[in-house]
Amino acid sequence: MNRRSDKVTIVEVAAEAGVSFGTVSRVINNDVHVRAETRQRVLDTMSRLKFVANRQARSLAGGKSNIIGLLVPDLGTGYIGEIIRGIDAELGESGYDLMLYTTHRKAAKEISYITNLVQGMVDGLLLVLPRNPIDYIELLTERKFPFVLIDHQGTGEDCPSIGATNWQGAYNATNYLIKLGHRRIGFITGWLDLGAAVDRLEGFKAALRNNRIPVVPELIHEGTFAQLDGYTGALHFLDLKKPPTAIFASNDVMAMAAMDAVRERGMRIPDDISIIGYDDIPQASMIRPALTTIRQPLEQMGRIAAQMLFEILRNPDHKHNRVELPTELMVRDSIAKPKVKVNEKIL
Amino acid sequence: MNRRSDKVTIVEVAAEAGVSFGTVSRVINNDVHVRAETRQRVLDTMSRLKFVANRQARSLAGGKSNIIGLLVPDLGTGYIGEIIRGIDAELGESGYDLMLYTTHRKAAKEISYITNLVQGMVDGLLLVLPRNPIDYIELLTERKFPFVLIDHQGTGEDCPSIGATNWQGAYNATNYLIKLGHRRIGFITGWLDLGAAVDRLEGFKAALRNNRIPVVPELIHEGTFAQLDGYTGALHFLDLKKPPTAIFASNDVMAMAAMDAVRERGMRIPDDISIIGYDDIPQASMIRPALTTIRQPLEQMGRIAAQMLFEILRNPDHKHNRVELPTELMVRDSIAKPKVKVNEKIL
DNA sequence: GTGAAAGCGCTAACAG
DNA sequence: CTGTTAGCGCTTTCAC
Repeated sequence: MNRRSDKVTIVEVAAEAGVSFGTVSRVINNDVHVRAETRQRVLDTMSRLKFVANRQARSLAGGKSNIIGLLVPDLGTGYIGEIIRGIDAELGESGYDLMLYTTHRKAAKEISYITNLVQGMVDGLLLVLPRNPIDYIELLTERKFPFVLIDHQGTGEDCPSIGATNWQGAYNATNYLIKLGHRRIGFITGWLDLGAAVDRLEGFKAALRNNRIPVVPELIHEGTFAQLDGYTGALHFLDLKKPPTAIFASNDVMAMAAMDAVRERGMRIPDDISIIGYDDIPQASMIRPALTTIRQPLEQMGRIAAQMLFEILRNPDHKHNRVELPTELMVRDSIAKPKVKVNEKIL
Repeated sequence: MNRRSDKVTIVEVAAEAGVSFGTVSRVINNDVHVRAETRQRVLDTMSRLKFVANRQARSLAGGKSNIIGLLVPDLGTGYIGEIIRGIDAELGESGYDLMLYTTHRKAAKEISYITNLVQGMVDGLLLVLPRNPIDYIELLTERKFPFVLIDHQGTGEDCPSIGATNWQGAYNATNYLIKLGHRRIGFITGWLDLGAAVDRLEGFKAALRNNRIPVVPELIHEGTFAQLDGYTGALHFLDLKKPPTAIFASNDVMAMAAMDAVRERGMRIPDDISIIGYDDIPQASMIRPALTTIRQPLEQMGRIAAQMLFEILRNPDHKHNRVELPTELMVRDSIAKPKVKVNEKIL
């Protein structure tokens, strides 16, 4: 509202309640130094006048905005939605509001947002899947600006971050495929500048090695977590002289695209080829065949990130390091035992 | 940052540039009354000092926040994500930031957010799929508070809103099914308190009537746009003495759930039964069989809503009414001609 | 063109 | 416990 006329301020409330506006301020801020009776009287006139404290003024005077900034790369997939749902749940009663910034994976945008935000707009920052945190984590840390990294391991130094056991998740999934009899598994990586993507790849390789299966380059397709990479990756594998019997995509979005590619070639899932994803986004269980995947507790990650941030906000000296949540293999319908050897010759 | 010490204000910039801080303010606000040379000098020192104007102070003094509020029911489905993507695209260069509020479909939360927001926190409001706008549209209108309704037709009065041609979309889709030979079509409605849901139902009925097909109550299942309704609705139809040959769900989420139900009964899509959705969320084309659906231009709706809001913000007297975007039938793989009559007896 | 001064609505000392 | 008094960083008159 620009019409100041119809805005009720603490001065009006004070006059109406017969106290000084300082007292009203105390009531607003739950200051103990107010007599119960006085407090009640102020509270009453506040609700009678439909008083709502002006956020900008509070933050200008008090030095904090009660807003937390949320930087996300995108909102396209359910992935981010799940995380936000978790954050939102924690936010509910906290009194903080959420400012949303989508970077569209532009590192430049990311930095410019952050430098601005840090200048007083928000009290803390939640960074989902940041692209180049190295560029500003130093800035943030040095200024003691509260922040939590979500699904990113930070820059080596310990900074508050939350993620899942990427290495272990990929390792388990690969092991599962191997136990089923798969020996040639095509792996589509995520964006390898992201630690999570590297960890998944390493978990995959480790499982192969532990089972004395050679790691062959032609079975590793470098992707970026984007849908298209799943598609082209799958086609690449299918065009191989000796195609894999299973495809392991580093996220569900790519796995689903791989499914499309496979089907376009007239092959069936999982009869002709098995496919496994990573994340367990909501769609994973909705598509047919339901996608076997590694579940990351995204909603929980959001929740915990918010909790961590609140804790830091409450106690700036509180030291938080990385939190890793366990992943879980969700066995569904996109995986089967590999076809018998005989067929290999035919292909 | 709570550490005021390391914040550079316009006072510092002024001192450094050798002008009064009023002049710096003019530069920031692109006031013409500044000599080009002076402006440049100020600009230079601003960037040298890495000055960033404090939003709260500007808004407190200037009476506007440069923030627009976005109220959404949820972030679960791609539906909202698409809309936000559109809003976000428009927001990009506008200088406005986005404050996100999720109501989780709680009308109470909706109202409390709005009353708060209207008190100066944001300059304008974008309301996606509001639940009970009638409760506050009056408040908003009377205060001349800028807002735009997205995917909601408002309350009869003309208020700025954007949506799609729901009636026509449902009509066309139904017609398409009928032309294919379907006579018994099960319709799962959306939440009928929403005009969009009613319009789709009416479009459906109108198409039946125009083709002299009776509208039978047992073929209309009342839902709420939630996933579960698609599931139970489909089961309800399947349990009918004479099940429909096609199911028309009022949104894609319910259509996908209906698919699950159908498959659990061991029936194939579209061979045994056809399914059509509404919205064309990203998943619709990703699932198998790809879902035939009515495309709502969600991203565009978001864009236009933002444009409308900016226009109102720029010129408060600008009168905007409802904008309706055309829908489009996306023919994919979940629809086929009905099975021959003979089978009907068997069921 | 530019400086000076008066707030915006509130928090946070500091008195009493 | 409560009133009073400075600002928070900026926009906006109003002078000159």
